[in-house]
Amino acid sequence: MQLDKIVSYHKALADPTRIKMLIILAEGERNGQVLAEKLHVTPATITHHATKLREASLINERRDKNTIYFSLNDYFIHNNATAIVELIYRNVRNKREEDVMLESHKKLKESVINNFFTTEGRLKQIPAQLKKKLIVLEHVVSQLENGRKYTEKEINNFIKPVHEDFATIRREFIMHQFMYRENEIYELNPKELWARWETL
Amino acid sequence: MQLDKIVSYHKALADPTRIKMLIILAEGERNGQVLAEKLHVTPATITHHATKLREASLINERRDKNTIYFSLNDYFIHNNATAIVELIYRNVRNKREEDVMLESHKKLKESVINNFFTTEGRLKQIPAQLKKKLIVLEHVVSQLENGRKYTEKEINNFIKPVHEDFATIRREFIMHQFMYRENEIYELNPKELWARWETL
DNA sequence: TATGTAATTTAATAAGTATCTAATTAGATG
DNA sequence: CATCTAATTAGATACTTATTAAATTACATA
Repeated sequence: MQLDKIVSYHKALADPTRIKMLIILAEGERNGQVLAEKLHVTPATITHHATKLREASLINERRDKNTIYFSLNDYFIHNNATAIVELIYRNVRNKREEDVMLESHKKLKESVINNFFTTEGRLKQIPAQLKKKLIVLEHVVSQLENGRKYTEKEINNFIKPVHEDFATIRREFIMHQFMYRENEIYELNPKELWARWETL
Repeated sequence: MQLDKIVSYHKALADPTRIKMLIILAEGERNGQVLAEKLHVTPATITHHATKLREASLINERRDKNTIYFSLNDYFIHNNATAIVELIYRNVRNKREEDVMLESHKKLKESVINNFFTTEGRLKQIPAQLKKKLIVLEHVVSQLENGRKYTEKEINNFIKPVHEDFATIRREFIMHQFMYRENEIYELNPKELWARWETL
């Protein structure tokens, strides 16, 4: 659950001293002593706030001799800002999409899954018909975690309980854009890229 | 200072229960009892959180008989999310713009201000040449407060110590888009609208 | 090695907050 | 009016957090 991450991002920004730190750092990197002086607090307080900001990935640091220079992590500042909006509306968006899915498509999907899987969730056989095969693949691949990186071994172990021919299934995942592979690491593609059986 | 507003926005979102409330409300309006049950907390706790969310303008409410229905304030949810980024980078952006101003422009501006104003800041005469006049007007108008509303009398009193012909200066402010007037109330225009002497 | 500087850790304090129970308010309805 | 329901308030408790002074660590350098 990334809820924790979003909460800690907003906690990090829920304090005026920390926001002022960020405003100062927008001008360029600054060390602890300087920040302490500008904000009229002790260096210990800066350390405290820097820890929170670091945990939320809002700042970077660089050491030069005794001195540690803090700077903004622009990437995360920009990206996390809208993450909350995504989180709030995501579920409802998925539901709306589901509503849009035609009754007939729902029925077909249901029947394919019922017919090709055992009650224990094992795939009896890989459908020959493309449309049905895609339904089956999507059903299986959906049980993988979004954004997580998998080794090939992990993918194999994930597929094995579903179907003995894990190599074929794994290959089909890639072929139909459900996943992508980079240096032996597998990851789910965003759903928009998945092959669409609804249009066949 | 709108820092407080931004802090309270992030405080509002710095709690998992409140985020879950918002996620539920994204599906549609809900009353306190229902939220309490879904989140496994008491109605008193919902009241507490609703207060925080209301203070940050993240929710609206509607009363029907005994029941109060909460709903999302989509507008503020979307707008506040990026406000923090604006705040952090605003100052630095203004500074960078200044850096971009050409050396020759800086020199001209300096010399016009030096030549047309007394050391006490009084305008010796209104320049005839448009470019120089704009530099002078910009210099004077910049001392007004951004976002503040002024009566005509206030504007006159502001200009008087600078130049006796306050009516002309005031008219020029409007003419060159430094300010706008609505029902006798004057306000600064955003800088993007100001007449640009740099391009003449 | 001794000394100095920047940062962190620790321990203490004060303030803030999430949650609950119990009491209270506000409104609706029989 | 008596009663019911939903919401709020008040008071209590436990937890978190912002801040500081003092002690400690990590480096650098004379």
